[in-house]
Amino acid sequence: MRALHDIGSALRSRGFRVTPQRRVIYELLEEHGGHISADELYSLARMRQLRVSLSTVYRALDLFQKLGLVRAFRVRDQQLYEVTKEEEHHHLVCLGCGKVVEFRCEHCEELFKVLAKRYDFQVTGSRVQLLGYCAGCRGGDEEG
Amino acid sequence: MRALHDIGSALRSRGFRVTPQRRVIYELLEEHGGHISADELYSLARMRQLRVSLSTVYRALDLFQKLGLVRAFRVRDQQLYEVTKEEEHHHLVCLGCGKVVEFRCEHCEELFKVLAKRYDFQVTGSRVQLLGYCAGCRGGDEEG
DNA sequence: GTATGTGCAAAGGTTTTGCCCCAAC
DNA sequence: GTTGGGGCAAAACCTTTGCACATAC
Repeated sequence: MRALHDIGSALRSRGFRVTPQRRVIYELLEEHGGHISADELYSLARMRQLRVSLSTVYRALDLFQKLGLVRAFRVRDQQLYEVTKEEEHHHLVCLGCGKVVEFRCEHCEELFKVLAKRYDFQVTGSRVQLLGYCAGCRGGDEEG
Repeated sequence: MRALHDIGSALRSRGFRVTPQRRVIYELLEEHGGHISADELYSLARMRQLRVSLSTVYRALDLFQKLGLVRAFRVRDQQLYEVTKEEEHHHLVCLGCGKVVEFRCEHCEELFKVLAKRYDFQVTGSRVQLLGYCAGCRGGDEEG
């Protein structure tokens, strides 16, 4: 696993305090690899003996998003969070098991530039979800 | 404008009753061209003198979705609804005024097939949102 | 006439807020 | 010591549900 980002200095440098709650919530986001809900973060944090409340989880997620450290997205009526990655990426979502797989797609980004021009939109970001079934959830049952 | 779909027979043929509420809600969805919330539908329906409740709006939207007549999608923390179109399409979302513009993109669909193969996913649907600023919301202010 | 559909109000789940205490600086 | 951040409980928000009545068939 890659070294964790230094959430401490990211906060301090912008005048925010570094608390155990914020530290653990961010660590969990990184360790989980993303695609985790506020409630799951809350449970995992408590399993780690952290004294924390659900509202603190939401407040931390909010702060992290404002600082650009975390990104929220919605999958199947669930709000999920992931640490912001350098490169834009998108999601494959399995409608069977709910698994979310990231993928990168340079062609998509090129395509979006063309579309931006065509529709006279200044495109600042994109969200792509491909919905379907992963290999495991298809197993021997190939109809949709 | 294209002739409205016959929501009456769509319902009746499947054993559901045709009520004024369902009729008006569907009409509003068609007239609005999509991208409308449950609450807006409710307000518009009441402006038309229809006696209706918000729960009926939700129940109708639910039924229409189950019948494949309507599709839900989420834009900027808002749940929006649109009548199902023949061809798959995606959305440009203006972060300034909230406007949602539809676009079609054959290249996207081709690309998604390639990605499906690469990641061993059976893709049954896709959701694409390009976020940015429309011409009106940029006007004279080109920085992001 | 019967069963589905409706309005209303209450409940449900998720997210936000107020307030007072605590701890990071 | 200050003041930003936290826990807790309550509120807010959107959506769903239960129930008795209405109405499409």
